[in-house]
Amino acid sequence: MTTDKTWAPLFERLRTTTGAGQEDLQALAALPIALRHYGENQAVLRDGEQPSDCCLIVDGFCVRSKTIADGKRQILSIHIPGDLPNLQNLHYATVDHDLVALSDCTLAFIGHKALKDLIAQRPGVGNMFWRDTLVDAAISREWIVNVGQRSTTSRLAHLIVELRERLRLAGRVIDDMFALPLTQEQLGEAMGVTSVHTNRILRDLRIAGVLELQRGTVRILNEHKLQELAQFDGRYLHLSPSS
Amino acid sequence: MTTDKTWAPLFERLRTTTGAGQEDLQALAALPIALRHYGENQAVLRDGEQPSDCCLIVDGFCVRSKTIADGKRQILSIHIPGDLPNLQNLHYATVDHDLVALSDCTLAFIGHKALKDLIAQRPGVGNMFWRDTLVDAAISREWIVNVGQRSTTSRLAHLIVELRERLRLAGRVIDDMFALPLTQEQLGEAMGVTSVHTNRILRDLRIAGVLELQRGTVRILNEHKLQELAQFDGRYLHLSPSS
DNA sequence: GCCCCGACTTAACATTTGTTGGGTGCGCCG
DNA sequence: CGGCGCACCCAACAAATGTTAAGTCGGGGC
Repeated sequence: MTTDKTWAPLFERLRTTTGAGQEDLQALAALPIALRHYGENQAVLRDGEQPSDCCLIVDGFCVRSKTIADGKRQILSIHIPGDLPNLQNLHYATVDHDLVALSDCTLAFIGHKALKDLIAQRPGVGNMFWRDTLVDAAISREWIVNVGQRSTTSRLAHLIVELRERLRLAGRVIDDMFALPLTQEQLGEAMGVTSVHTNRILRDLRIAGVLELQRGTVRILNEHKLQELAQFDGRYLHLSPSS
Repeated sequence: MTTDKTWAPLFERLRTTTGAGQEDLQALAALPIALRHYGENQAVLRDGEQPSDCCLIVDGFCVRSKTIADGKRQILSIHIPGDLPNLQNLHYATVDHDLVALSDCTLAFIGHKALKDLIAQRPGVGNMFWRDTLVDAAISREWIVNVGQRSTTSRLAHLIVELRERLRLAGRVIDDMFALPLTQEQLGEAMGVTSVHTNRILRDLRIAGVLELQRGTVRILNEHKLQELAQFDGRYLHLSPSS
């Protein structure tokens, strides 16, 4: 079933993180959706738009970003299959950042009206989604810590460990490798440093035998050193329904 | 009425930002609450706790913060009267950061159970609060931009302009002055720089005649220069129900 | 198969920010 | 009323990060 593949990563996540009920998920899967494909660097949503749908990432990676007056860009979050990066537009009209496809992406669009009707009918669905947006917020707060306080090296390590954790939930980690389709410039924009500096840090990590990043794929070489750098405490991901 | 004073800043904000209905607000005001006072630097919530109430800031300032392994602290958000800084615990049990009173504070505690019952009964209340947490998240995203991309000077200007905007909603700005009861060290922790550097920036701004910060009070000296530095675009605050 | 473009890589130098350590002033407590 | 502690303030130096400018590499289009 196409539908199965479409909803699978989201349902997987909701089941493990919220203990979602089968009925709520079935009701969700019954919603009408529109699939669309996006290519590398294509904008899905632009700052200022007022979308009438929420989108679900079925496959591929997207990022939220903001560009300030002098042209500098900050990446705010990285989104992977199963994420709903603009649920917030259920409650306010205007997007306040860009949403850009990093790689070839498949997105499923779900109309606000259908979603709101379903939530009115099944409060459990609303609670699941509200929770989802709250975890999204918790991830943003950790992102602030990352950019504000950690050394650039730890920052990159933390970003990588968090993403791996989230990708694992979506079944997208194989052994010690996973996709990270950001250029060094984009990684820099995520960390608040320049691409030149990102390159320095990556070289250091490579030489230190911690990890390698080649053609959009990360390979962890030394898990222990990586953990030591990242000091990752995943409680903010609230992976279990009771946490 | 005590109750009036307690709910006033929240209701004020909800009315202008969400167009909240009178009935929903009355139902809220009927909830049982417990008022508690906190002193400077006193923890309201600690990382790891599982609170059974949500709190409303009635008076005073609080900050969310996280401390990392090496002892460095990042301030994640500044909260003012009318804010509900831990609504997220309605949907997950564990607090993943600290909440600390910056100054003498009055907080109103509302039990999760009472709040959930009310939301089940009146979906409009749930929608209001969901929206509130989404704006909170939008503020966190802008905070990432601030820490990641703006020069320290612009960063401070932006923080000040944002806070002034939010304080205005709560009726807490008088002429060109308002309270900012953070020490230079705390301001630094909010911006991701050291207290020494914060001091440098404040001196520069004072010498340039942009603003003064004395004993927890900001005075704007040159609105035009301030705006030029801050490049503030308040759309992310979603101040009107239709935005 | 060649060329061209974008990503990566690096070095030298400039600028920003952190560190250290020492001062000043004010409010609070004994 | 005196001193003690904390915030503020500042300068000299150290370290991290940005800027600029070149050169390498590899994959896709002609």
